[in-house]
Amino acid sequence: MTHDAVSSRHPLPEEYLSQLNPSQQEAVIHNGSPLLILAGAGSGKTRVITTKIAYLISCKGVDPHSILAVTFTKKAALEMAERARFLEPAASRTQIKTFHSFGAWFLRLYAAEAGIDRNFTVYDDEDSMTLLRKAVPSLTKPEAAEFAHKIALAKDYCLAPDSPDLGTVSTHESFSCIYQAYQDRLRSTGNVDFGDLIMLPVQLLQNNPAVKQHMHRCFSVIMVDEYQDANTAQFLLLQQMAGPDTYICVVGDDDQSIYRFRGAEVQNILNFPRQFPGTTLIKLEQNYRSTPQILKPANEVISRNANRFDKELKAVRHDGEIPVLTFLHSQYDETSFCAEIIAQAHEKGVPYHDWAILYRTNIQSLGFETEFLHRKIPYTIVGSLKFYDREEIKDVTAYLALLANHRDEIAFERVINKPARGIGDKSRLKIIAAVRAGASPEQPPDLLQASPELPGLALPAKAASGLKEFNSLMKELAAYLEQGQQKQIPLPVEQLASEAAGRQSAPLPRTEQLSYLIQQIIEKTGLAEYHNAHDEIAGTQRFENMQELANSASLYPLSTGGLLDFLDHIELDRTLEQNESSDTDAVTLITVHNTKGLEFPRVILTGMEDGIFPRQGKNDEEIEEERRLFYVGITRAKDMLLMTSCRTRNRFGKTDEMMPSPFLLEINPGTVKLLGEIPLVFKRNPGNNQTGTEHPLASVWKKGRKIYHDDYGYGWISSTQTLSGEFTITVQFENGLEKRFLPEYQKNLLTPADEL
DNA sequence: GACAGTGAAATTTTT
DNA sequence: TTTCACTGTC
Repeated sequence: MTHDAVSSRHPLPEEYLSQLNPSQQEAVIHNGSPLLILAGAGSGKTRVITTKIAYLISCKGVDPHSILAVTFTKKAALEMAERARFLEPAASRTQIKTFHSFGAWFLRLYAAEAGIDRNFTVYDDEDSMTLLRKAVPSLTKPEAAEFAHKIALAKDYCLAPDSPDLGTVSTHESFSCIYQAYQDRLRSTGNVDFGDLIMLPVQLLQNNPAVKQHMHRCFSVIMVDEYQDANTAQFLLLQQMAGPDTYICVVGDDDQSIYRFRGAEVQNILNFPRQFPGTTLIKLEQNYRSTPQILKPANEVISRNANRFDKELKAVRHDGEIPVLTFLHSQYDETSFCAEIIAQAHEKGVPYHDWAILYRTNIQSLGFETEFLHRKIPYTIVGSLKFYDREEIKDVTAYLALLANHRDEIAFERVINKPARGIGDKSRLKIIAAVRAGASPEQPPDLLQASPELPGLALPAKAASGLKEFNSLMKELAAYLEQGQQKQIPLPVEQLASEAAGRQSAPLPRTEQLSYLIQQIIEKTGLAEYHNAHDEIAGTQRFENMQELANSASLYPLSTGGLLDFLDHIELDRTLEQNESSDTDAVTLITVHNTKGLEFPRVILTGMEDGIFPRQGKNDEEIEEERRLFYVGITRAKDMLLMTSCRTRNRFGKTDEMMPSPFLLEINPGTVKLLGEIPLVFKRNPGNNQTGTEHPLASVWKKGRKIYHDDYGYGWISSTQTLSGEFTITVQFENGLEKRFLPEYQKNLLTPADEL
């Protein structure tokens, strides 16, 4: 249910303004100079942005169409739109988009100027890698993965293949050539990758004054949420979009910057006042979400970071329960501990949806799924369900992508022989070569025109008949699309109006839904039988998954426009729409990254072990980012926080001994309650009032302890020392060598079983 | 060109 | 432990 249903109760501006604290009000009312709002976790950031949108429209007379609000996730965009609409109905005409969907919209508007196909689709990482291997066949798979990642990173920094700064991304001598080859191949498909969605608009705005002017006229207000996670390309996009009269307002929290690996630059938010002269800075430090007991460890932990704006969250709420930390023997104990706590609380009336299980890596969700299924505890996994990455789903979407853009080589390769039509590797390459040979700048390659009659194409009889079959199949499918009228790509104003109108219109007749086309694809291509057969052998549910994909397209019209919207939706919002109706009472399983912007009454932060969280092999700067991630995790909790740490964890079928996460040592004793058996490393020296206590590792690696090292054999610890904060041990080996080791090398040191 | 058998790699985090 | 890519045979 949306808030529109109660539109008669939209609050008046003086009502919603009076609910804000002074800093929040100041942020809402501020106008003119650029504005940076530093909004701590739980400080009512979304409320400020949505109120600001409403205020600009109803009190400042700003045209809602000329307000652009940008977020990072679709979920955040939807929430923002809904809340703004609740405060001010006219806000439904505001452009609230993710960075990437804005880029996609922009590029469709200026496809010709950007040199891409107007019907482009977006290649995901897997497609990009496939394309790279086409462009540079000599690359092995891991090499291709590495370079594809570097290319994506280069685009995050808005660096072209010939950029002099490319060395900051990769110093490999051929990187520039490889990047260029990839780029050429990508342009020949007419499609774009994720990075292009930001980088191409930046380049177009930089080089085309007419486009830039048009954008400046279009938007008088630009707001960016979660600015701490903007990368360089996104910063440049904002800079280009900002005209002399544009009001710029960014909101973020440097302590919650957690996407460095994706090119996010904390410097963007730290440098904002310099990049936009005259900036007003407003800090929101009042935390309305969590109890003081939860904020205490959060503040303790984050204060260890050096590179940050100085600030501290202040609790508004009354006292609650002290957070709990528990050490468990194995990951199995961890899952059953969580299940048990949740089940017990449920018996006392705590709903399942009060709970969220947080973990560092997706793989950790597996154990919880197994346990919860077994115990019949309902759960939902947020994000990364990887629904759209499934083989059968990618098969169907490849057919769709090819129908949208006839130049899509990657989609063509995927489906030409799936299900099998007797067209093997050699024939496939021949067909593509023939199509490319027949293309010219005026006549771009059209893979739907691929037929055995193409000049210079000599195929074995089997492949030729297969291609003929494929050719007529695609013609038949394309005909369905033809029936739907070509939807024009409208200007922002028209599009928003039509979108708003579209939402309220009656459901489409079945044969006018995009679902109908997908249904036809599943049946007529033979994917139905193909995957049905697999289902019977492997007990999977690929056929149902394809049906689900078809169903999810029922709101899209059967037209090229509808198809493009649908494919954008798939590529730009990978989180499957889950029925968030309040009648589904379920525990949330979620990665810490995915919790950004979310809150839960009860949070369990799991896998608090060294090597897992923080992940191993992190340098100092990366440790700071991991620490911010830990901070994000803690600050999601409203009423109750639990942390679990396991002594052993199974990886690759082996059982590894784990150490507690060093982050746990950064929380002062007394800030958390320890539950159950406490490992040696966590015991402070009893009766010894030396405040610093010994290094936590010292109780495990004691003098005299016998050890075994992979390279040096048996030995014993002759002394231990803490050198500039690093705990080290000196080992006397039986072969006479004496070696000193840093903690990170201690994983090579195995203690013989009899010692344990 | 399709399939079965073998060996190595796999786990960040996401738009 | 599981999964995926590669190799060799039919």
